[in-house]
Amino acid sequence: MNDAPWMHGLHADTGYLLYRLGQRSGSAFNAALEQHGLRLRHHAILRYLATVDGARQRELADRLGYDPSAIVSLLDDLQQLGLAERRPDPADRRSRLVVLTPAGHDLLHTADHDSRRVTEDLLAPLSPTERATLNDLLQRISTL
Amino acid sequence: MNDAPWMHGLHADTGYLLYRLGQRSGSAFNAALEQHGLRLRHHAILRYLATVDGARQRELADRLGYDPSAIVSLLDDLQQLGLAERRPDPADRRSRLVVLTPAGHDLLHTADHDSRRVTEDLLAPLSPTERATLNDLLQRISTL
DNA sequence: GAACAATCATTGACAAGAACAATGATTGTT
DNA sequence: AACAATCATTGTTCTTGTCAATGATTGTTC
Repeated sequence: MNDAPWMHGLHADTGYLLYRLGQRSGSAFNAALEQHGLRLRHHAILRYLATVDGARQRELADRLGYDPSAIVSLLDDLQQLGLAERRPDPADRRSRLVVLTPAGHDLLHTADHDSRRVTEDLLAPLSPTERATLNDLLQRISTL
Repeated sequence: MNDAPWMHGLHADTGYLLYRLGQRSGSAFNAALEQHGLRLRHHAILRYLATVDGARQRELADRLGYDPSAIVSLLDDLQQLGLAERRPDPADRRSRLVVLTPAGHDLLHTADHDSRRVTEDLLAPLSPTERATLNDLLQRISTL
């Protein structure tokens, strides 16, 4: 999705700005991840798996806000790329524990780097102090 | 404060926050506009038409960043709701001038009001000063 | 001015994704 | 033991965006 030059002048509503910038941010991330055969949702899963190793798919769906069926196909992709594995859950035979492979860790590292560069570009017009302020404000309204 | 480990790293990345908040913001707007039978894109068109009366569809597509074919169906909706009209362009018989009807102006006003309420909810955790700061920062990175 | 390319709105086809219900296997509960 | 609930998965439907093709008109070039 391309960016629109209408933002000058009257359309100053913050919510709308957020929406529009979110679009731009998302497509920029997707473009950056494309070279690895991933999209934003894959990356979100990788990132989550990197923090808690061994997550059930239901947990992924809940925490990331995706439909369980979406998790399935995303994991299929990650597994085919050798970035994640589904292991049997010793505690519950109907669920599976998803873990990152070493390759998954590696890719996550480089993908994180790429993502940070995307953010750099996005925030280019802002000074370091302003970036910190923006990050703080956004985090406050993100209500996790 | 002992955050969860996944709060650090990319979850705190500003670009990613923008993306997530954009998602939330967009769906909130769509929910608010649903009662009028509109979505965000319709609203964007109405808003643009309110500033320049008499816009060719191609102009809409370019300025808003939508595909021309998308404009067609969006305008069909607006026209069926009696909010906009397609008039012949005296200067070019293959293009059409799209204008807002009085009903379109009215609905835009109330829809704007609803949108502002959505934004209020979104920015609830912030003080008025902080909201102004956020709006300023967002606007700075939205103007390319 | 005639021939050709370009532009406008529109339509139709198409793939991609999200949302939702249904299923088989397993576990929890009464 | 019987029944409900949960997990991953599949399948289906519906929406969306994207793209190519079309008819009408305009611009351009020789």
